[in-house]
Amino acid sequence: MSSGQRRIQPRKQPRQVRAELTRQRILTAAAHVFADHGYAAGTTNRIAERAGISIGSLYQYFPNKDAILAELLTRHLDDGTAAAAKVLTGPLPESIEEIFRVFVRLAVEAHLDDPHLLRMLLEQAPRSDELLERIGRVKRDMVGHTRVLLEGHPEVRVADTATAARLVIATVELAVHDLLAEPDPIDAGKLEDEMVAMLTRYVKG
Amino acid sequence: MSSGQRRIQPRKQPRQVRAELTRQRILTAAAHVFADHGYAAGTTNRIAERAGISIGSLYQYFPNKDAILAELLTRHLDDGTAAAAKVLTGPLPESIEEIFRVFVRLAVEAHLDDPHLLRMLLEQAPRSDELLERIGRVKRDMVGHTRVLLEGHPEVRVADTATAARLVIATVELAVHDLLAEPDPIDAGKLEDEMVAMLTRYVKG
DNA sequence: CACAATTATGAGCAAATACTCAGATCTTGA
DNA sequence: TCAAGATCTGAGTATTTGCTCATAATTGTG
Repeated sequence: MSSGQRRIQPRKQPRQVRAELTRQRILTAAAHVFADHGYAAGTTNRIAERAGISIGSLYQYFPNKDAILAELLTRHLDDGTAAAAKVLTGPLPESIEEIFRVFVRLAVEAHLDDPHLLRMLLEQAPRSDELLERIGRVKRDMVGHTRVLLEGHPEVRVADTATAARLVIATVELAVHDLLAEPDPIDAGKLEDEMVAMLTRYVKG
Repeated sequence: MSSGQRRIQPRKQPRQVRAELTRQRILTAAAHVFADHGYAAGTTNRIAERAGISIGSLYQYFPNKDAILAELLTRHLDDGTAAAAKVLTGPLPESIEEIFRVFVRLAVEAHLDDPHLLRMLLEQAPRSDELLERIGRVKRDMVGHTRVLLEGHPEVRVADTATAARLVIATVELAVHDLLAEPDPIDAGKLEDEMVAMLTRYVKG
């Protein structure tokens, strides 16, 4: 909408188990409803119905519809960054090819669950400045890490590492996402192999 | 969506010059309004207001809101395929690198006008089965042509041309689109150079 | 000019939907 | 056990918005 931003914070803190359970039911139902109907047609009443609760209960945990979307996206981003952080703490492979393979595999795995939900999340994110900011920060972090990696690796021969890093990140995220979400999805293994080959040959020059 | 599809055909044929003029004003206004507010918040009343006509006039040329979106997308697809067809009739360069450059440049040029409008078009297209089908056909054609190109070119050394073609098309379309639509857009020239380099090194093996 | 066809108008209707609130029901802790 | 707090309920409200239609204005034609 053209008007100002809406709050996104949860309305109350659950104090009983059933409350937390209800919260989870709402989120699960919302994920399904949004994936099936899209954001606009995924009405809050429909979400409540699918969750098996009343519409009033939904609004006890989420101040508005956008907040539900925000929570789902936050979850996904947190999962992704957590997985990436876990990989980064351990020792990375030597060759740039195997390093790329690790991260491409991460991206593939992150998208295999529910490509349609994920597509919807990213498409509808522009509804909130806060979410846009969050996505932007994650992206910038990824580009930054990639750039450092490219600059420090002996096999890498690209001149403009800043541009290269942006290209690599955009390519991995978007192509993986798109090719797995298509009606006739590409084979995940082949995608991984070809994507890794493309990136490796590119940066090796 | 769960409900049925709506018609998309125009309501009437303009018979006077002012009618055609009004039609164009509507489309131009819609492009701006959709780009600024998104599809959902881009109301038909707002479009009419921006076009400087009454809401009734709008509905004399478009049976419903989706039809306006469809017309805008159709225009873009037609422009794109026309540009591609024009290139394909003439003689292509010899080297695979220069061939890629031609098509990457086409993609970049197609996105330079209004990346935000284009993003909105492609995101909202799923509202119509007909549009989805149209987009899918264009995409399949592009993949098909690319595959033929890869199989027939002496410099190309990829084994699985089917997968490679899909990867190439997805990469060009999505990465170009994304990197040009970002708040801090990448330099178009650099993007072209790096993208061409990546694709060339990839298929040369 | 006269008349028909085309185009333009915009108040208002019908439907969809995000969200509220007053009260019912359940859970906890002493 | 029982009161206080937490949670749940769902009919109803307020608003938005796609779209209609009766009427007016404009244009083309003989």
